[in-house]
Amino acid sequence: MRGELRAMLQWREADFQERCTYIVKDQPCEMLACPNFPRAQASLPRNLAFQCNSSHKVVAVLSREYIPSGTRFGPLVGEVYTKENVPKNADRKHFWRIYTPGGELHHFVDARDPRRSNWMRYVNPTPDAPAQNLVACQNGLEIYFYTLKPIVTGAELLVWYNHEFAERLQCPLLGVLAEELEHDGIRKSTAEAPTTPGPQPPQRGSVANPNLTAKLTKNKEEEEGDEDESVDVEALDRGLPPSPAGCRRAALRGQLPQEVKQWPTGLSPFPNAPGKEGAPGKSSPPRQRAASPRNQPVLNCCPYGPTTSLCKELQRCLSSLYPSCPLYSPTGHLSQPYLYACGTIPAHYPRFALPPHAVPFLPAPPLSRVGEVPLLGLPLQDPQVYARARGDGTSPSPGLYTTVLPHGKQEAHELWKPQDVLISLQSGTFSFPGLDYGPKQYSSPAGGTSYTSEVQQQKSTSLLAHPLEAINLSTPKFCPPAGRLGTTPVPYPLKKQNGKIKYECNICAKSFGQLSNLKVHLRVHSGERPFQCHICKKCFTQLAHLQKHHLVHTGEKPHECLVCHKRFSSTSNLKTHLRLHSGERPYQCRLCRCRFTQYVHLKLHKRLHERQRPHRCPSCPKTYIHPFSLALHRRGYCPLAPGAAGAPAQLGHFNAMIDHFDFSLDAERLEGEGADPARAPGLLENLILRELETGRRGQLPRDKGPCSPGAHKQLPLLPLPHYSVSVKQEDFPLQPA
DNA sequence: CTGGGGAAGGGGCCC
DNA sequence: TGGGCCCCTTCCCCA
Ligand SMILES: [Zn+2]
Ligand SMILES: [Zn+2]
Ligand SMILES: [Zn+2]
Ligand SMILES: [Zn+2]
Repeated sequence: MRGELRAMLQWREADFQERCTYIVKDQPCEMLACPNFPRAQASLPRNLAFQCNSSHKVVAVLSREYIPSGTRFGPLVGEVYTKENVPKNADRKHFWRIYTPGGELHHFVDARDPRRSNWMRYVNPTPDAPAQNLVACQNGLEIYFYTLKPIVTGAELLVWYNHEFAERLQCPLLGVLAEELEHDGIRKSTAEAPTTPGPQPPQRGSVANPNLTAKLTKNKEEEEGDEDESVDVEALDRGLPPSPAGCRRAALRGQLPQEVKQWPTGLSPFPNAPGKEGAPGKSSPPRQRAASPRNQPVLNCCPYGPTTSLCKELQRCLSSLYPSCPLYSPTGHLSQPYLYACGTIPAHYPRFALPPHAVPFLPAPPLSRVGEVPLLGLPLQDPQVYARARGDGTSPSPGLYTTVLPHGKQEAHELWKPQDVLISLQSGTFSFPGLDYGPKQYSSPAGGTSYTSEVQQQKSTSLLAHPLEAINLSTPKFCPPAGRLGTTPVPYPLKKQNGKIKYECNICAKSFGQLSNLKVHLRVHSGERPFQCHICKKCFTQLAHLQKHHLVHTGEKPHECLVCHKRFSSTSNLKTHLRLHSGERPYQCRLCRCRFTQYVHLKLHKRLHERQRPHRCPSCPKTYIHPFSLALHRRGYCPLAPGAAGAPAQLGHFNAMIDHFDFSLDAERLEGEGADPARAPGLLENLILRELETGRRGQLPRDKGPCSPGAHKQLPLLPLPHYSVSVKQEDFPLQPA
């Protein structure tokens, strides 16, 4: 993980664009007809939340959800000024500079006005390397924030510049990158400049730099309406060393690292940056003054807080936008000061129902093919099937663009409306920036619907917005790093594992030897099901599955049992069936030695034992008949509890021995004798350790004796079976002797 | 209720 | 690269 982070930190901006897995778009603000709800707040994606201070000002942006690495937010929205038309006295704290590929200033984006900017203005910068989880990049002529690492639920989004970005701004490399580069002894020549305190080198006759640094120099509480700190942008414009005012302030606060404290405030234009915001007549043009946060209606920070008219209005707007999204209830689950863009985070928020290995993101709503616009803001008609409109305005052909999300995840869908556009970029059938997969033709020989997916090179919206400034991604400035395959950039994290190239899923970290396998795998996360049965409309992730499925309609059963001539639709099912003839029962209950032909039967059987085990480990699924067994298990042998001692394999073995003892007559005797609860676990531990030392491990009979509830009581106490450790061992088919 | 058998879906590996 | 194949899992039904 660490290595990956370091690698990502050295990515160029174009790499983020090309390699990102998910795109999280803003809430479509056009849909929100709440005039008093500023865009900066209304645009917040639903997997994020605002944190407010006591005066209801937004002070941070938090994650409502696990957000995987490689997720893109943005673009930053703000008012656009060119060098020529930038208001003379503009408040530049929220300015962002957009450069041409040649390094010339192209324009400014001013995110100062919450009505004309988006939520990204509220993301705080961080000088704290380990805390940084976002990196700001300019792609095309837009600013995006990419996740550098997974962001856990409730964590604050903290951003710093990509190193290329920092280079352009001639701004100190801060955050993780600086640390990593320092650590590596790597230092890009151009990025080298100002890591040391002191006056900044003159800027190329450019205008003030909107930077993250300024924001660092001040408490958020001071932010809005604070007039006493001014940034000498004109000095910067003239290439003069920046005013040290902000540095002093930072030093006084004593919270920032040395370098940061001494950074010039001029190099810091960030949303929440300190400054003249809301200072009427001083620096803001009248038009902006009207939009000053000071004049904004105060939004209730907690959805359940005082029911202001604005709050009601917001509720109305949001609930009309999300019919299934509950209105803010007066008694929510959440404590203040969270402001959620929509509804509550219900206790049953689907993610929490998923096992840790499950899709960290709820299934992406309709995936966007190039040239297509996701249906934004439209309530779902059918939670199973999303039909999507095509960007060219033609109505979708029903057989063509239908994406079905994974089974059993309908509940999740209802919370992720299409507005939460998480667009998978990596599936071959979908758009991928900088990659041209060419038209694809899928046809199902099994009779499924064939369809064509036209995939074109995604055009950066920024490029479209600025045709005159078209940035050719192939220009050196945006070249992907060397070491990729061929000339086409590979959008997947590559890893070398003992000499072999591995393609790693950046959602679940599973790695694949072949890119095509990873692409197929990614459908697990994206929910993409490109193969549809034309008879029942069911969709599948793989053609082979559709083909197999098609047999249910034809009734064809290609696989015959040569013993009884029964026929089966699949080889697996035949194989299971053959066990009936061979007598093979690979799944054995470790406790009662009962054996089964199918795993599911063993599992059901084990539930019977579970019922006899009231002592449940709070950290892992283990249950015990006797309290001392649980006590011992929890004394450092639970693999999921903190403080587990030993390798997983060792723990597994030890736990197997606890299991065995727990199930033995000796354990029953021990409990029947009223064993001292304080001493029994220690006794048991010693017993097991002695066993381990002497290595006296015999083989338990693996016969298929009767499996009666009391059968295990006749089992030999110790020695234990020579199971090779893994707890899951008993679930694996035993090799036929 | 429990054991047992089959149908079908889904993921991953390999050629 | 993707189709074929294998394995695993879940669901359902029945005795
Ligand atoms: Zn994955
Ligand atoms: Zn069908
Ligand atoms: Zn047979
Ligand atoms: Zn058993």
